[in-house]
Amino acid sequence: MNDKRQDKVTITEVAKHAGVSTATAGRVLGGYGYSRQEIKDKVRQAAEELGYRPNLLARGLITGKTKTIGVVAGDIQSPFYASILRGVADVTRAAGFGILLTNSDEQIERELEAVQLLREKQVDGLIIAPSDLSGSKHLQAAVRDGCPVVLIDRAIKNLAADAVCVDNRAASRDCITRLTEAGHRRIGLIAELERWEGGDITDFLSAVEGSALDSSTLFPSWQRLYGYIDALRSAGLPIDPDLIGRVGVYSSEGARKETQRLLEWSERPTALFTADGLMSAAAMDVITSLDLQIPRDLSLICFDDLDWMSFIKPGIAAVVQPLTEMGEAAARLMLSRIAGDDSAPQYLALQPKFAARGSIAAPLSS
Amino acid sequence: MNDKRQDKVTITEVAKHAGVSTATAGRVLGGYGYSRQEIKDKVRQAAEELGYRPNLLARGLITGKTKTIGVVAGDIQSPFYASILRGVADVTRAAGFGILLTNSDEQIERELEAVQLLREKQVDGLIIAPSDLSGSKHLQAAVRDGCPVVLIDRAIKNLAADAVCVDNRAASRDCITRLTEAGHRRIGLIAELERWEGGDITDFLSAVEGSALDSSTLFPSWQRLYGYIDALRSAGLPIDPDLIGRVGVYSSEGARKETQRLLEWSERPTALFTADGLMSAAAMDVITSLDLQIPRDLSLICFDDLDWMSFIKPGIAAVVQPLTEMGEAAARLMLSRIAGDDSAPQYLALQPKFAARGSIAAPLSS
DNA sequence: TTGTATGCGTTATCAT
DNA sequence: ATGATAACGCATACAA
Repeated sequence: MNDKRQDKVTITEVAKHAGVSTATAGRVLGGYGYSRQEIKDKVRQAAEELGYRPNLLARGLITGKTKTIGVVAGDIQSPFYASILRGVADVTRAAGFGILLTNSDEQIERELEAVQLLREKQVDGLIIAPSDLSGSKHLQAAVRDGCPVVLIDRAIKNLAADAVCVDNRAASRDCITRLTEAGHRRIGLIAELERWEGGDITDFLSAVEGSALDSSTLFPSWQRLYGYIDALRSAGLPIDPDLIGRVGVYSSEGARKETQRLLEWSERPTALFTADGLMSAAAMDVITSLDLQIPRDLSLICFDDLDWMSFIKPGIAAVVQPLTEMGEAAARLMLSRIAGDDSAPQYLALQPKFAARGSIAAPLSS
Repeated sequence: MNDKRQDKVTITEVAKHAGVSTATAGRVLGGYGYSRQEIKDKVRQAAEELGYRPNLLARGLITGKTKTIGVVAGDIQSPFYASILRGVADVTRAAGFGILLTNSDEQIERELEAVQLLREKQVDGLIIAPSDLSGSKHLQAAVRDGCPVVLIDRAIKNLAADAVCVDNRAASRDCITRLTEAGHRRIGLIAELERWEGGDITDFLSAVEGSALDSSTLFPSWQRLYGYIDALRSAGLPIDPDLIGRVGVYSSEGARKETQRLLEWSERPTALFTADGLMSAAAMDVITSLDLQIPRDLSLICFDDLDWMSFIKPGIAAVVQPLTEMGEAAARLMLSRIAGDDSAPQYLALQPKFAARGSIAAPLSS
């Protein structure tokens, strides 16, 4: 009852027990260096008997590798990050790596703390959904120090790091085009659209007009707005800023308010496009409480496929992001960087699938 | 461009730069021991200038504490574990701890590997949703070695570890009672009910009859079945084994099949109780595809509150598990164990809330 | 209050 | 192929 301390079985004890040096014991147990089969057996048996367990801290201290990668997610509670993390975990686990997880809640201060902690814990690399797409001295520092960084879901302008994203602009454009082709001329958008360094929606519209905008380093919801604009322009339709529901924060309440504004409007849109899962759930809530029939009264397409979209009333058409695949791709990139690959940073833009369902119809008036 | 190695700034360099010994530098940077303000400033400035970052591996190696806790979840992709993990992460982060995450997919072999890896990485404690409630030598070993273990969602018979669970039996009994009080006499159950060491459903029914069954060390779905039986017995209703949809595995497909069996039956139940989120989604899928109206054709109560249950048709009544709170409680228990609390193991049974919604009505025939 | 010396458990560098 | 011994970066007992 007194020996409930740590497992004090060290490699020295095993060596003593097996009658060899610690160096030899280390070689067979650690799987480096050479040794006779006879010795191997003896050492392994001693280790077994004593219940030896390697101390990965000590190993990491000397090798400089921890076989651990740090992950900074926005909020692991959201299906979005949960799925990505699952992909990361599967690939890293298969390679014998552990993952050290933190949530940033999309706040840069939290991200800074997280990255600092992870780096102090000597992770071999950082997979991160960055909260800020401009400054990020901490990520620059990581890259400079040789700590591999893989960005997820969004890219940073001048950072020499891999990024695994989704082609938000194209996917969004595709959705809106489906709606215009169905005959819709007034299509509402509900999107987060929190911060854009260039200003407000009007500024964004002009910037897009001037086409001097790199969509790959925008936050996803802005990329989706970009695709919305693309599609309307291709269809020769005007862009009514009042149809753009800018929620401004990532909140259900805000999304509900914006949806209400659009749908209770006398000139309400005949179709709606929601730019992410949270917005979709909030919008759906408003739609059912207003007793609007989909697709008779309103066509609907959602970005992100939530489970209820397949079994609710007529089915809700959705953009299916390859989330687990994103995580897997990010992890694979990370592993190859850790393995020494120092080729140019890769920007991976995965293509989402489209789940066509019964929520799209021609507008009533037409 | 050649110095892209690790951050080789060690405490020795800082000490040299500040003109003090490594011990002194360590004292001010590590925040232990005493030192003059003048020295402190000098050391801190040197650290700042050199961009010093403590190596937590080295610290952990000597202190025996890593300020990291290992978490073994079933599947982080499920909302259930994602929410719990969020709670764990919040509490541990506030205390300066990191979390090392693994998925077991509820497989004991995976769990074994995970626990081994985590312990080799010298985590200060283990928060785990155990895949096996009987043997678990690995957890016994952890406890014996003084590595705190906190169980989550289910408890293990003879393990001296804390456990944070939910009172599944009571919550389930409460749901079924609501249905019987609404006039239902034939209530279907859709549940995983994978393994029970005592045998099959019939054996379970006899065991419950004999009341020689400790419900706290059953898997949740069996506890929920227990509550189902409790409620029917209290109401003086017979228990028809054919109404118990034992899916046997944790799969949507299986759940759909069982739901279909129940609902396409000539003597189909007038009410349904689904025992977890996956079962609920699958059941809902079948219900809509059979075009059954809730609550006219069927009353429904679900264990676990998914987002669509609040905005779908009439609203689906649900048991709301305090998931984040479970994670927080588990983390708090863990922190106090790590801090040295060696009082008797605690079994925490949190009470879920009930979200009353429009999915309950009197049966048509009555 | 500060410095010296030693050790944490492992891998790495030499000899042999 | 094996063994002594020196690192790794930090904390800590003890001396000063």
